[in-house]
Amino acid sequence: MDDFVCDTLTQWQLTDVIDRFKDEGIDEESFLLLDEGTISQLIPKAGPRLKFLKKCRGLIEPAVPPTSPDVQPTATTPPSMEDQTAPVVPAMIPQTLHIIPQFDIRQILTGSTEGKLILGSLDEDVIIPSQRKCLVRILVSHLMEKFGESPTSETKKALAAALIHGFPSLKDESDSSSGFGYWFTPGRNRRPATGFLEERLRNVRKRMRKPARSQSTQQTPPQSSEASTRRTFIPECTISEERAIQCKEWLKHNSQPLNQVEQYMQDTAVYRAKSLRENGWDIQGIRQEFPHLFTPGMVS
DNA sequence: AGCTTCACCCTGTCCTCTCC
DNA sequence: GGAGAGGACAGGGTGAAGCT
Repeated sequence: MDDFVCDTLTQWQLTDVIDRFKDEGIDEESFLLLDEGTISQLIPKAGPRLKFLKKCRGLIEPAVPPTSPDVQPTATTPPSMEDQTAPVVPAMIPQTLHIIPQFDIRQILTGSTEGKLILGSLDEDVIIPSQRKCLVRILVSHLMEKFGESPTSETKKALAAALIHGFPSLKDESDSSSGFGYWFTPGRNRRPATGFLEERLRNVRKRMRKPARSQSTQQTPPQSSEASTRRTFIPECTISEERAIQCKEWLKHNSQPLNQVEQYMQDTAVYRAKSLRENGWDIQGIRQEFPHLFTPGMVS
């Protein structure tokens, strides 16, 4: 374990868990990638875990300018140096925890028979090209199911990073910066993003839009068909509409406990997207229906 | 053998941001 | 405010591999 992790935990008065972090080989890089599931494993006791989560969440509040209506805080914009009140802890921690999604590759693969076979091969550090393609298909399918057909660059990066973090044998040794260049390389110097994941996404989008485009051009004016085909794909709700409405009503009247707010916001994400699209509310309407959408960290 | 699918590569366009 | 740079995406071409 490096000094960063030790110093941070000491400053947060969580010295009891330093050994646990040390045992699990948590260094600065993996510390910044911690998701709440991993935190639960590292800090099984509820008390220290809640304190840890509070410290992480607490840091996001000062990053949002309190009285500056002209300046809209963005999820990806780090606060300026003047805003950083905690010198030891970089302000990227809450963003990593709340804005950049986390992926459990093992869990994703366990969800299918083919995935389980690939998992076995990955555990033996041997993967053949056909398995690699199948792996990409499973991951991209998961990606599109959770984030639609055009996930953000950060989301794709997070997936690629989780992949090589979980299975170091898949690391791109020629890519010294991130290590996941084979899997996803963001666009640079007017070149488009590339990598197995990006290319698969592109091919899936092509296939999805091909029949829709040819059909719509026969039946509707060009402008409206263009507008409809360019709309972001919204996946099916994972919970019933009745349950989604229950969650929405609860969220309207409650702001604690925070983890339940987060859970309900996550559960109603698809329902929310469909409601916004169908109802066309203005900003006030959105605020009334989903007040927590404007709570820091909730957009993600 | 012919067809289909897919990875890989390329170009063009749109949009945002920064600089002057 | 305009120009330029850069990111992201769409669309298309090509060749290899798999399928019928």
